[in-house]
Amino acid sequence: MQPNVYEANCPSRQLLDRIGDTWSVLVVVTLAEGIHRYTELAKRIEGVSPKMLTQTLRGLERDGLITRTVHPVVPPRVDYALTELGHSLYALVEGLEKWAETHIEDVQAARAAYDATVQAYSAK
Amino acid sequence: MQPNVYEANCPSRQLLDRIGDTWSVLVVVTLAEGIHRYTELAKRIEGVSPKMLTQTLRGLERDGLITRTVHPVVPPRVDYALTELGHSLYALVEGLEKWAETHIEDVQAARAAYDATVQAYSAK
DNA sequence: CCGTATCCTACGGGATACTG
DNA sequence: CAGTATCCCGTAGGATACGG
Repeated sequence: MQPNVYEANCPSRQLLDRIGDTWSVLVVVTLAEGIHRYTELAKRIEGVSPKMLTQTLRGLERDGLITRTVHPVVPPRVDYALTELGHSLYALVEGLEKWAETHIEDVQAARAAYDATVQAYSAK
Repeated sequence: MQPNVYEANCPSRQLLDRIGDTWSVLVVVTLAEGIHRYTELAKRIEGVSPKMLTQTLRGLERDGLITRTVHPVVPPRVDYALTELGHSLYALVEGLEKWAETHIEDVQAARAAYDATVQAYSAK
């Protein structure tokens, strides 16, 4: 018997929520390259608002996927880094990238075929 | 160099959108068990509205992940099944489930620790 | 520099009623 | 049975201004 993915609070679903969150994934990918400061992340991840960046970072920190280190200096300096758990999650994301690269052409071909068919029907 | 996940239209991002879509994942998981009719899916996937179910099915069909077979009988009968591509995607989802099961305890422990800390601060 | 606080809008998606 | 069509609402999240 499978884990019950039909229930919203099962582990798989919680993971899916994370993976499905674009900003979370982007942060993880960026931090996989190494430690980054808040502003570096903001600059690197184009289009993210301070609100969403903070929210995302807090969520990842809460889940034990990243660490947040405050250096008590002026001006303030805050470093974010992937934990071991975070790295293992990143491995998953790499797996997704691999799949996407391998199969994206099939998907695009399918879309083209599908759209052509639909258009054929609506055109007649 | 990594694929540029920072661009919204890169393959990885398109896959992420699918994986992040709860209904799509549930449909794929359900169809992994075998062919299902529309109503069967609706019943199996609790809480899904006809609108979302149809929308999800169309999207998956367009991407070549499932097939839709209409039997010209009365009353109508429509079968949905996973394609080969769909099965390979399901393999990915199984990988996610595996990760979730393996690491969920770490995540929950991290959350508990984080919440305890936050509460300690706001309580003082 | 590293965030919070506030406002505001678009739109995802639920509920429902209806049709071929 | 297998969907469409319509209405409607909550809320995710963008923009912005400000604070420690």
